[in-house]
Amino acid sequence: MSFSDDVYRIVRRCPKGKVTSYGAIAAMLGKPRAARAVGTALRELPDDSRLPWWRVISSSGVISISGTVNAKAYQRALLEREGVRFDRAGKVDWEKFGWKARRGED
DNA sequence: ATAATGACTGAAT
DNA sequence: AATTCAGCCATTA
Repeated sequence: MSFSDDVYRIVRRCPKGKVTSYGAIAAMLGKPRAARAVGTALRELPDDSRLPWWRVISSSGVISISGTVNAKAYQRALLEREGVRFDRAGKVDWEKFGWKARRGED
């Protein structure tokens, strides 16, 4: 096992139409300060990965993927396709789309 | 073992 | 609301 595997295990549970943050995932792993490392884990994902990596955004509610502007547009498109809405500032409302993981369920 | 590198964050400006 | 910044951490060189 590895830290990355642990991260993937969490991300895989994030339901369609919902989003979570790097820090939240780190917290779920018992390492509330490892948000940055979570990003490192997602960075290793192959392009053909089936993991819903696009449902992971920054705690501020904005897309935080690296690379070109296209990458951000792509992630946003994937989310909007699932019903996630962005406000004028390009931010997601945690109240409406934040994934609230409940114990014993997805 | 050391140092550099970010898909991070919260606080301060 | 927009920037800047120091602290954090798994990876990688």
